[in-house]
Amino acid sequence: MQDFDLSEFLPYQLAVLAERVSDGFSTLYRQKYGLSVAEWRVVAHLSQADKVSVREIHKQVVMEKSKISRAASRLESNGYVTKAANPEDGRLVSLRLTDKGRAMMDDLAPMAAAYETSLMQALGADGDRFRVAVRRLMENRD
Amino acid sequence: MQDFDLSEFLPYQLAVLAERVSDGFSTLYRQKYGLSVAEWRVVAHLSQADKVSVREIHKQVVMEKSKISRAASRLESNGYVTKAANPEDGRLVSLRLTDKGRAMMDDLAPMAAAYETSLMQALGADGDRFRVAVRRLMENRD
DNA sequence: TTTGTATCGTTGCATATGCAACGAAGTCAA
DNA sequence: TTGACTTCGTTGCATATGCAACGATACAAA
Repeated sequence: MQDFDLSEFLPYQLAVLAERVSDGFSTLYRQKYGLSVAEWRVVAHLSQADKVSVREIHKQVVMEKSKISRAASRLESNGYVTKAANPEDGRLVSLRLTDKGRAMMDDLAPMAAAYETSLMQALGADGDRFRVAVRRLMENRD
Repeated sequence: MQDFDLSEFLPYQLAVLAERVSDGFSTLYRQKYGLSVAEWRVVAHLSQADKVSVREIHKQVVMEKSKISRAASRLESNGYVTKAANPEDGRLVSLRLTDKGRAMMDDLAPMAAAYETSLMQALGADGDRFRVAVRRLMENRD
């Protein structure tokens, strides 16, 4: 018989950890603004760059383009972003935050930072090394 | 305007990392045995303990019980596990690996170990500290 | 026993997901 | 200009998901 211990298997542990860490913050923006994780990622990315196409987000953020498209549509329905045809290239859609969307990000960004700080505090002195390791593993799996 | 950088947000990074790391191995057992992640987790747990109920798995493995139930049904259809009523408590279902299921785990367990080793090699000398940090964060989010 | 309550696994249902295929728009060469 | 090919975003569809509700069983109090 095997002596395989799922609870000690790193891929499993990482999946559980990522889910818990994500839930800890997503519960916040879901309850306060009704955002899904995909919608959160889109508005978070839009807060950095004005007038972004779905393709741009797809390149920067790890999500299916259909998922981004649907998230953007929901965000538009709820008044957080606008969608407009790009005059230079009719295939592209220019997404941008509305005032309402910007106000939401002004509220959420500090909360996100605080949440991340609480994570780092839980890690203590090893926090920086942990982040380096995360980055190294991610690049290793490209 | 915000200076929020999604790509540097730890919950996002962990989600992406967990997905990549999981995919790296799940591609293997999916192609070779047609298993989903949920099914893999169930057989992996069954390889440790004989005659396990859905409830037991639900307590040990972080998954919805409906997800476990459906994974177990698929595994039964494919001949990897058997389901039987528990004679002591009619509410419980006893899951156990078939010979076919055991043979599969005998094949997959070394592959899982090898995959984990490759992850640890990517982390180098910081591997152990990384695993400690993962554990600490998980306990912190209970 | 009967009655009330809790637990276990399954299922119905609404929603979410990934993937392929599509139409629209752009590009480039003949 | 035409035609072949590529890119972009959306959508159709089959499947997966989470959640609540259910039936069946167990248990304990009256």
